[in-house]
Amino acid sequence: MNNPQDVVDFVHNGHKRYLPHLSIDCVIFGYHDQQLKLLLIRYHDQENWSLPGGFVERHEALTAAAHRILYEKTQLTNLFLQQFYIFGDSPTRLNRIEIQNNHNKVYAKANIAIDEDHWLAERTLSIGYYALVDYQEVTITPEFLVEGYCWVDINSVPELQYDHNEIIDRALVTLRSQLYQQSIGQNLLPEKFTLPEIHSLYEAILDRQFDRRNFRKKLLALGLVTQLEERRKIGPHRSPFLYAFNHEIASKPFEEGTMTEF
Amino acid sequence: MNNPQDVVDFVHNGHKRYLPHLSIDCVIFGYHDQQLKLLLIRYHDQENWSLPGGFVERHEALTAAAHRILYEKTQLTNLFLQQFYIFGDSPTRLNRIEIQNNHNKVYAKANIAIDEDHWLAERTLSIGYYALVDYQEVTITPEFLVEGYCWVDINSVPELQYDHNEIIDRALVTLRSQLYQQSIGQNLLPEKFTLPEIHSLYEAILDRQFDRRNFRKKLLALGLVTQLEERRKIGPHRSPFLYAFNHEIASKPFEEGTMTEF
DNA sequence: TTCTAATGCGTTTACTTTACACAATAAATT
DNA sequence: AATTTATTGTGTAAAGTAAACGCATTAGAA
Repeated sequence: MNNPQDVVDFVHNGHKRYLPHLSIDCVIFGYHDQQLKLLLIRYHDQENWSLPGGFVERHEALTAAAHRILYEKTQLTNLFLQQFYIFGDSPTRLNRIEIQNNHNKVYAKANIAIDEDHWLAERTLSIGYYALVDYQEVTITPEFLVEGYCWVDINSVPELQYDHNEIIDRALVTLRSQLYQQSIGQNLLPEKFTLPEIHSLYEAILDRQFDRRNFRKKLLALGLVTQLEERRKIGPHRSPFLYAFNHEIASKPFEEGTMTEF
Repeated sequence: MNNPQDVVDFVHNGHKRYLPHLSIDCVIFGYHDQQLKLLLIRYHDQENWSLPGGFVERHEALTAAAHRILYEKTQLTNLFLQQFYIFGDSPTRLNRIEIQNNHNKVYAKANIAIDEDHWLAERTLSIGYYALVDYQEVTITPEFLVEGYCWVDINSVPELQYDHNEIIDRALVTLRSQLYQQSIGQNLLPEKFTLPEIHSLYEAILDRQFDRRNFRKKLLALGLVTQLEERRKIGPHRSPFLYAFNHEIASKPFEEGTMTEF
């Protein structure tokens, strides 16, 4: 929605194209400079930032919708993208007056008033998806109603619209818990990467330090990565070996938690 | 919906009361005789069994809706009930003809025809919740359109309607992975229970055997249960101590998986 | 050649999990 | 009253896993 006409069409006809009462909110984690960041957007005339989101088309598979929305926001495809929860309890989601108010401020930019029984003003449940992307590869397409985009550090997320802070908290917990079961790093690292590279990535995501040597043993023991023959030239120091994710093992289906005998 | 009039009202006016395109499906695990079972229902003139489900009222919190639906089906309150996924990918959910067909068979019992653009015939996403109940305490209220109920063993679930088998698979994986983080046994065991009782429960849920002595150590180490002073008389054998769940620890929020250094 | 800052790889120690043995006990049987 | 049987209570040794740590290797710069 890059121009006023698109917005007008969306507001007037969106209910025919999309499932009402349901949105997808994306928690897009970005990795850059050994830091974990988060993509936020701010709509026209809104004080608080929001998570990027979108709607599900009436005959579109849910996962496909999530990928489409992510593509529309970042221009990236084939990402690691995972559903983690559906949010439908927060009182902010049931406060019709606040929701209508916010929408009216946003859509005023396109000279549209959203009345009380407009489809956009109705109660919405939100399906949370999280993705991991390379900060630098994201191409933001300027949308008409979006005033600004920003990447914030995961440790200093401001107060967001509606229940979006809760959504982020839950996304982060899920991401961290899945880090050793799925090949989550895939979109953040080149096909071949060095041990120090994946080491820094994991430290950024989990926000703690790990012993370099034990870390290598762990990844190899889990079968998450394989050491290659090649090395990479990194300047004035010893050339590190390259590693690659093990697809067979890495993409195995969701697992029971790490329970041992029990 | 115990009589034809209720059904007629639901079909004609349900779209005003409930959110369309969205249902809640409940995977109700029952424990009895040291076996883990599952509650299924069969609607009128349907070949396959289904999961019990329902709709979310327009201004009802999602969790509240799940509890209400579970109460309507089982007459039980205050259960351990947990959302685990939202299903919106299965091709069966997008096959309008099959859905309309099935609905027409079901609602024929109330002499209602569901036409192509009826709200019930539209595409529906389903939010999966799972619950654990004591088999014996469940009171099934006979519903007009429901031909039968049954408890099936978790290891012999028949082919179900739509994607309900997939929903069960995922519920079971989630239940098992959360068994040591949340006080899941609470609804299945009396307030005070013996070690052999909770031991059998866990074996049934995880479908494997555990060493009695290590099991006790594990539960105590996790702080999930506390040993009481009292014992229970169990007939011709040594009286076992009673245990109780530790609420403070047990009801802590969702957790990162069991990651150690990493 | 030496120095520096990084990687590669191994060993020891601590902790957690698993395997296993034997004592205690409630009631029925002799 | 002693014995038997089936069950529960608790400790301890062995195995496996994770954490701490030491030292050699190496690429380029001084």
